[in-house]
Amino acid sequence: MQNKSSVIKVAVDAIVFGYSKQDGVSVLLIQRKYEPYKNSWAIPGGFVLEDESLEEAVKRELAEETGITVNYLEQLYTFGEPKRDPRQRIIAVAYFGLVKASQYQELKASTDAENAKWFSIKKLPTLAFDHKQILQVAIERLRAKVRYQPVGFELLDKKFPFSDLEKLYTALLDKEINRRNFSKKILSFDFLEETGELSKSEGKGRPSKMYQFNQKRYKELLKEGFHFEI
Amino acid sequence: MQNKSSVIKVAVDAIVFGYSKQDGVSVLLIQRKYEPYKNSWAIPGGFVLEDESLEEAVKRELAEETGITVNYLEQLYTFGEPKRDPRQRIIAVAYFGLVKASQYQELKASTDAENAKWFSIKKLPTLAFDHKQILQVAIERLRAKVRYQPVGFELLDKKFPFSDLEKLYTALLDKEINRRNFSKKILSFDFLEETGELSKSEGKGRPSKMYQFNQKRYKELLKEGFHFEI
DNA sequence: TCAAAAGTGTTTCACTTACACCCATGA
DNA sequence: TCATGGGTGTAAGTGAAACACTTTTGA
Repeated sequence: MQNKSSVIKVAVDAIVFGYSKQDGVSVLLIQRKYEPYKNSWAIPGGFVLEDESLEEAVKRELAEETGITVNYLEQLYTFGEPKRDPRQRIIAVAYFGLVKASQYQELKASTDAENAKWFSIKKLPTLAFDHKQILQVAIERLRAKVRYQPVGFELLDKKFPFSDLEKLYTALLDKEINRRNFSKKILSFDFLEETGELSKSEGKGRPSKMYQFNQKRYKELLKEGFHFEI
Repeated sequence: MQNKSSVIKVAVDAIVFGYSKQDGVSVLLIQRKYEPYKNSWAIPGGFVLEDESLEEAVKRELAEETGITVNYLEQLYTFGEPKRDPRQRIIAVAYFGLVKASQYQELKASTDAENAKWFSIKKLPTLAFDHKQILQVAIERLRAKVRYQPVGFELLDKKFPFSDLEKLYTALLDKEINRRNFSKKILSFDFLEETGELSKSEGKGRPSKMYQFNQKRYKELLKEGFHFEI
């Protein structure tokens, strides 16, 4: 057993996505305060402490650096090329997170996380280290995942009009969706429930029914062998 | 930035699957020579050296410990719970590998890797550390992957009779497959080609045509937006 | 000539796709 | 009353599932 390996450091990174109708799908970035890549934008993250799990480390770093709490988190990929950090060998375990629309709004308003900002994934700044590549992997994961797992709801508010879901999917899949067939398919899954409320109209058109995702029902369906697929 | 993190060590593990008609799907394990868990069976792996990539580390460890070369390798998951190793904090980046039937046979014959052995995933021994859990994740990945990516061919010989593919899928998915519909579906994908040869009959029944997977054709199909799915 | 395993044709059924129309609201 | 966006019915097309039959081999 070699002892050289102890020079390698372990960090976690968090690629957090949010969504709003105005900006589409956005990712949370922070501006670096120190060299290298001082002032560049980067994915939030930091070193893992000796007695915390990887997931705890991600949540802690996110809270410290951006004040945000995710409501969905999963491991994405581990990046470990020898030269990815110019200073020393660092292995980054990247995580993939989603926040609800309410959290998205909060960060925009908050002043204490002044160096954290949402960027539309269509207008990304230059990123530090290999973070562009990492973000790319995360975006692909999001696009793939949204097709076979109901993660879209994690990006919307608890209650949402059906058209919001449709807009989200249009933004993520980057293609037109037939409204009729989309609603038929999603509703046939039988894990969305009407809240009874109507959206307060924001301008023109008929107000829409509000829906919410029934997590419990979804879990039941999974047990019965149900498979989500768009 | 804390410096405690440097105490964490980085290892790679390799969960390698093989297949034979007799034993079904098997996984490659090694018997530990030292404490802790001396003489227990474990997933092959070891520490990452300072100037090699994670993937290089996996291949090196596999060669050293078992003499095997995989022909498919992808990152599986990173396990980093603080107490997973009783001695110290070790983060394990687990990889998932597949070997062709020929490699499978070779290990069985070889004497120099005397502490490496294939175990049918239906008859697993007690494993060291959290390796049981890691293996479980790998098996789930294999089962899921075989449904949406043509990885099954990586477990068979270059040329194989169609029925071998069917048997492999039956073993992996653990349910009966309708021969007619299965062959219709796979052949309609148009990435299998007949070699013209016939299987030398092993006993009764009609000899079958031999097929081989056309990787190039598959790549082309992918570009055209093709999506494999069983 | 019989059993075993490979190879194939066709109907049925369900689901997706496409299209057209109606409803509720604000201006 | 008209423009806008939400909500729904249904016919046509496509592909999966089920089933039955033929072919080729060894014993």
